[in-house]
Amino acid sequence: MPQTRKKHQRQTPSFRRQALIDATLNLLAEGGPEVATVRVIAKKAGVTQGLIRHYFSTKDDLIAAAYEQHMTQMTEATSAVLEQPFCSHSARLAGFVTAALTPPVVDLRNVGLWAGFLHMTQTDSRMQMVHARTYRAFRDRLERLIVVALKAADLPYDAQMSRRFAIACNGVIDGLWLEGSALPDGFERDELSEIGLQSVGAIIGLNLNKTGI
Amino acid sequence: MPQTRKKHQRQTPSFRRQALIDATLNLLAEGGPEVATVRVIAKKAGVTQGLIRHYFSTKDDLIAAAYEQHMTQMTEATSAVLEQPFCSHSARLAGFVTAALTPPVVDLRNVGLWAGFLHMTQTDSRMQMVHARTYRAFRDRLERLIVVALKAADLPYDAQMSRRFAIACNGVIDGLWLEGSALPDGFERDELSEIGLQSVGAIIGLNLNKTGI
DNA sequence: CGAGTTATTATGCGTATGTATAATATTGTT
DNA sequence: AACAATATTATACATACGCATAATAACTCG
Repeated sequence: MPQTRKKHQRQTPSFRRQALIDATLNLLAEGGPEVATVRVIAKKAGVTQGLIRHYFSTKDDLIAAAYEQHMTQMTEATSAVLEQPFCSHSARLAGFVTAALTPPVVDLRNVGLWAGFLHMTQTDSRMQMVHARTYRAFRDRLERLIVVALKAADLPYDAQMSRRFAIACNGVIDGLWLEGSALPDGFERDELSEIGLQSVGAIIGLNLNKTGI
Repeated sequence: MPQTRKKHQRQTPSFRRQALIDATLNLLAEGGPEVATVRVIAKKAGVTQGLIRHYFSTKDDLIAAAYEQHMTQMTEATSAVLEQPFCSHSARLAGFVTAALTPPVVDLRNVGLWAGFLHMTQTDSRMQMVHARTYRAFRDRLERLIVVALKAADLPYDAQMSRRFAIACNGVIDGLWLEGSALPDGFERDELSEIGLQSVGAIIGLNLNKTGI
């Protein structure tokens, strides 16, 4: 008998690569590293497991690619607001904070990914570099926004101050992001970003709420 | 020939249970769930893998026990300061914040554990209960400390305010804890707790630094 | 010192994992 | 319509996993 072999369509390499990366990220977010096996990833991507090795030389390669893409998307999601040119400096800072504390950045999925990747970033040197790079990029951007906002408000500042402000504000944002993502029903709509604006404002001594823009 | 069998000492059940739990926590913290297999756990605990099933009916049982112990220890580490009776209300709050932002609470190991347990707390109902309980306990304690400190300083407050203050302060603490633990060399000694005190103080409108006690 | 208790080791089982390789289907080109 | 290229499937393999059970060593108590 003619052994029944699975029908399939030929797809472009980029399409299949993307499907595999998406499947990896979804599984990693939902179930963690234990669940993200090559067989399950392939099934979720709608292919057989052999195809993974056709596009990625090893599983770690696939995971590294997925991490790179995830971090890039997160960075873009928070930084998109900075492209708007016609607004005050404090409004830009406020928009940055708000973006970091509202969906799609605030998302249970992202926390799951963060947790799933953590140990890899501590072990795998390649991931360590991506991690350090994206973390510092975020904090430095925050510090620049803070400095500009302080200067525009004629408030005094120095290097140590702005560094500490950035660390503290980054801490608030990270913590609120964590809480809001992990407990999506624990906060009312916009409550999280409002708390974030108020806290960041209080830390650097500047009113960032809507009324103050 | 007499097959050489491993020499061993008989230990009390509690000793071996503790050794297995410790090994589990250490492995989970360092390498995540993937590394914490029964064989590796047993090896790190200095026993053979069969013994795990003698003390825990299943691997999930062992992990649940480890989680329970870890959360209990974390709670105790931050709450020990509350036992000191002779200090002002704001000093108690400051001590609580400081304890949460200094070792042993601030520790890369704890972040690793937090990440390793995350997916389990979302899946396993038993862990979910432990998680929700300990999280709310921490935040509620923080809220009570804030309310008492505000009242002692003759500052006005209401339910919504104190709730928001607690969420925000918890966010700062969580975020700074995260940063300080993940980047242990990124901050000078006491810098983290100072930033935390300043930020929490700024959020609730109260000076918590040493000079203000 | 001998018998009973049980802590501990050793071994086996079925399955799942990551990787490698061969077989085959799909598509573009002439 | 035949052919070449390669995307895709199918299968195999060595190892690792969680769990089960039997064998044995270590300690307690008479």
